Amino acid sequence: MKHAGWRQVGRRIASECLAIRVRRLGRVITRIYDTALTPYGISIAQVNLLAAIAVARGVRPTDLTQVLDVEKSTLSRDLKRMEDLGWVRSGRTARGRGRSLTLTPAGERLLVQVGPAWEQAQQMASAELGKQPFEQLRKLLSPFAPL
Amino acid sequence: MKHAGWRQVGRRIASECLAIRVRRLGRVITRIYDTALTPYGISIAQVNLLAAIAVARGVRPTDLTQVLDVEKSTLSRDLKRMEDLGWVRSGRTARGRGRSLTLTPAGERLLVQVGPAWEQAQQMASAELGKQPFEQLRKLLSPFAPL
DNA sequence: GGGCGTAAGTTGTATATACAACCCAATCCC
DNA sequence: GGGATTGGGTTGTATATACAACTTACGCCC
Repeated sequence: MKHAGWRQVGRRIASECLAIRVRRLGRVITRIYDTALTPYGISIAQVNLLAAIAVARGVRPTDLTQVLDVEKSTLSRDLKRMEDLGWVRSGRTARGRGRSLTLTPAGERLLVQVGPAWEQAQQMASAELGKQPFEQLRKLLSPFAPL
Repeated sequence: MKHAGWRQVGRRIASECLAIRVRRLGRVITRIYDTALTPYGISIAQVNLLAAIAVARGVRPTDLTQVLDVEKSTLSRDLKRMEDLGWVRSGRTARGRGRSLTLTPAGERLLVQVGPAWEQAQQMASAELGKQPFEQLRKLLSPFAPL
């Protein structure tokens, strides 16, 4: 066939690209959670880290990059901010290389406090997407849960 | 029941949060497409804009914020970059407020050129997620296609 | 036990993203 | 027509994200 013109290419990409859909979904969902979390001065990205560290106490940053699929430089700065905020602390690992991360008491308290807002955001997302799609999506994306 | 401790809250969030899954998926998918597009010096986010403008010639930025669920300030700067790169041009709207966006010839050419790399990325994403999940996901997210 | 290789982390730079505050010009309304 | 309203856009500031380059310190191996 003749090589496609820009109009065709544009239509095809706009109508079929997975990345574009996923990224838009991300913006919409992120907004919902961040808005719900505003009163606590924390973002869903930060709640993510807080929860991950809570679950796997003593993890090293490098382990988190695997579990979360985040670039190490990104994580480095995100953790820096959260240490500065006093939510996370890092010490030496028992054995081997790298630092070991734990929540501070303030971090633990904060995690408990944001629980209800997170639940509410989860509800709002469900309402936004529709109950069925929400659950289908959650199911489909279970390989991406950090647990 | 007693109020949950931080361990419980952490586990619950880590294991059930939709936002966390969606955001991680976004990172993984974005990386796949951006890597495939590297040779062309363009990101999937920019391809998104290019395609959207190609499809809806003469759109105003404000219209795109609706279609793409992007904040207007974000879009403002993204478009600025693309205008500076010579891919997009903006003129006055026929009637009413706002600017009207079109691709430059270079932008049109680029869109055609990246077509195959995009197809390849779409394939890679399918391989990464599995054929079935890929299609289920695409289907489920069709409300988020900008078309 | 000293040198080397490599894993872990940080730093430089750039984009994508958002919110808040602001600016400007088109429209509306009397 | 002219002042008020408001829609559309930009700018200030901050976070999240990535890649590349660099640093450092652990651990291995002979």
